[in-house]
Amino acid sequence: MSNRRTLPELEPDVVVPCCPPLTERTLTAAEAERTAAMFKALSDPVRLRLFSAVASAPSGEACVCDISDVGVSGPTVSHHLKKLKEAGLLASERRGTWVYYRVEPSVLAGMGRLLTGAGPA
Amino acid sequence: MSNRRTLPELEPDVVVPCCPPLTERTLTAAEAERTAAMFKALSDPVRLRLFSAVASAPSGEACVCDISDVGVSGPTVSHHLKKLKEAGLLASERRGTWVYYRVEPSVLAGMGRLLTGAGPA
DNA sequence: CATCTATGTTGACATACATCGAACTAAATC
DNA sequence: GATTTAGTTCGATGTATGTCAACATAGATG
Repeated sequence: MSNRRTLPELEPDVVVPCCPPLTERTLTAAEAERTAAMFKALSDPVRLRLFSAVASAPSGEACVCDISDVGVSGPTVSHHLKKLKEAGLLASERRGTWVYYRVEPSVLAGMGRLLTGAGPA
Repeated sequence: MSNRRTLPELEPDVVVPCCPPLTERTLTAAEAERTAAMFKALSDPVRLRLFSAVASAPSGEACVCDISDVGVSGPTVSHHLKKLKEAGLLASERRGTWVYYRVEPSVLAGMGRLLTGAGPA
């Protein structure tokens, strides 16, 4: 559910092509703000474990019940997954009883490019 | 100031080859702790601008006086540079009046590999 | 040595954030 | 419709953190 009607085919779908590689030049304040937000989403150990659990899932997605064993309470897991979603790193979908999370495509490559200056493909 | 006596030659000196790519498997708690610390160092806008200023310096290094124009006070700049140093992302050296910062080699490639699974070289 | 400039350290303060328990919603099942 | 299971939202709380002013240190220079 989003603005998928009027716009013909201008859906970027990518969250990351926001900012130049860190090695290119000094980031502007706005660029730094956006880039820092993505790093911040991965700056918590619990969030990082949740993210890697989803990112490494063979099927490309994982339900919350499969990744909840990270040593914190249920509400805290939910809180962190929400943060990752807000940062544009994860997407979620409810199917019946369970809610499935998957990594937003191009996020990993995009952030990698931020660091290395030029990524794979 | 650390455990630098007993251990013979196990000094890694590299901060990054610590953890597997996020897509490989769910990180352990310890791996997540170390990895998150690096992302956290880049999770602040001011720190990110300082880092990119150093990382994009043509000579490979920059003195504090050249990168201090990030909208915060001197002490705050110092504070953030210290954090980046503690995280192993920057190194500093005093030469005469000025202090020069440079990016710790292999940091960018290492973090990139963390995200993309396989990096340049 | 006095002084000026370039950085760093300390202490204080306000805000952000991770965490949990309790209460809530959604779907399945009895 | 009552109950159970999966997940989220809310409110409270303790801790971490970004920020600055004041003070301290390091070199250079008069």
